[in-house]
Amino acid sequence: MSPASIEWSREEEKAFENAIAIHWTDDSKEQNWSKIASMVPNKTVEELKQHYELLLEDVIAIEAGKVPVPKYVGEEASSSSTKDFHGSCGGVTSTEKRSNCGLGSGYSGLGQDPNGHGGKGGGSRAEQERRKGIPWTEEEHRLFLLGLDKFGKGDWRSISRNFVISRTPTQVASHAQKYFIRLNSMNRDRRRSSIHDITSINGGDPSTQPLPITGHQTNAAANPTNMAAIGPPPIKHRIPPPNMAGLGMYGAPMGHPVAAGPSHMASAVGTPVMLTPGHHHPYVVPLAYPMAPPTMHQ
DNA sequence: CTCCTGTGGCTAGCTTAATT
DNA sequence: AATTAAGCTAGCCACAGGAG
Repeated sequence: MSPASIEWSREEEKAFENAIAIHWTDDSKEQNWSKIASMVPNKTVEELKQHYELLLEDVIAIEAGKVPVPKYVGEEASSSSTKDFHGSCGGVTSTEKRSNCGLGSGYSGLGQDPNGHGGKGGGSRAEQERRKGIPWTEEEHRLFLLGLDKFGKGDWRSISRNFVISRTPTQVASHAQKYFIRLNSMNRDRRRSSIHDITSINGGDPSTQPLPITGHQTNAAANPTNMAAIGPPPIKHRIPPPNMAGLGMYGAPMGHPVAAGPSHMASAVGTPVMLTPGHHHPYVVPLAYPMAPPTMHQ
C-alpha cells in the first residue's frame, strides 16, 4: 500500500474502524474526526484523514480493476495457475499463504482422492479438483465485501456478477454463509485465523497487519503438504486477538443488529441488518472503507 | 531430552435438500 | 429461480504420548 499504512498496527486499524462505524456521517465534520481520533490511540486527526484517503484510493483501485483478479473461470478453475496472482507469498499471514500459495496451487498436485464417496474410479483429476474447491483468496474476499457493501446481503447474484466475478452466486452465498457464521462466533475463544477475519478491504493488508495466527508449525517441516505453514513466524497459537472479547472488533456486539451505516462509511460488520427492498444502503458495511463509485468490472 | 507420530479440534469449500 | 440451511469431506494445526 503506502508508506503511511505501515505505521498502522492492527489494533489501530480496528480502533479506527470502530470509531468510523460509530462517528462517521455523510458530511464528515471536524468534530467527528475529533471523536474518531479520540478512539484511536496515537493517531492525530490529520493522520486519520490521511489514512482515510489511502483507503479510498485502495477501493478505487480495486474498483478500477487495478487489482488483479484471477482469471480462472468459476469452479472449473484449472488447477495450478489459478492462485497466487498476487505474485508473492512472502510476508503474508499464514492464512493468506494457505489461500494463495499453499493450498491454492497445491490442490492440483496432491493426487489424493478427495471425493470421499467416489473412490479412485470416481472421477477425473479435473473433477476431483472441482470437488475440492478453490480457496478464497484475500482479494476475492475483499471484492466480496465490496459487493456486500454495495448490494447488501442476499443479492449474491449481483455480487458475483459485478464484484467476485471469479465465483458463482452459489459460491458467493456459501462463502457469505460461512463468513457470517464466523462473525457471529467471534467472541469465542480459541479462534484460529481465517480469511473471514478480514472484515474490511483494508483490514488485511498483509504487509502491515499480520494476523495473530497460529503460525506455529510443529508438523510443517515434516509434512510436505504443509509447506505453506513454514513461512510465518511462530506466534503462539490460540491467542485471542485484541478487542475480541464480547464486543469484538466490529463495533457492536455480535448478533446485535446495527442500523445501516452512513452511505459512505462502515457501521459494523457481522451484524446483518435487513434492508427494505430496493434499498441499496450498505446494510452491513465491511468496516471502514469508503464507498466506492459505482463502477463495475464488466 | 529430543524427535516423531497419532489424534482431535477447527475451518474451508462444496453439494444437496428445503424454503421463499 | 434464487436463497438458505444442513451436512459432508479434506486440510491445517497444536498437543500428547511413545520411542530413541
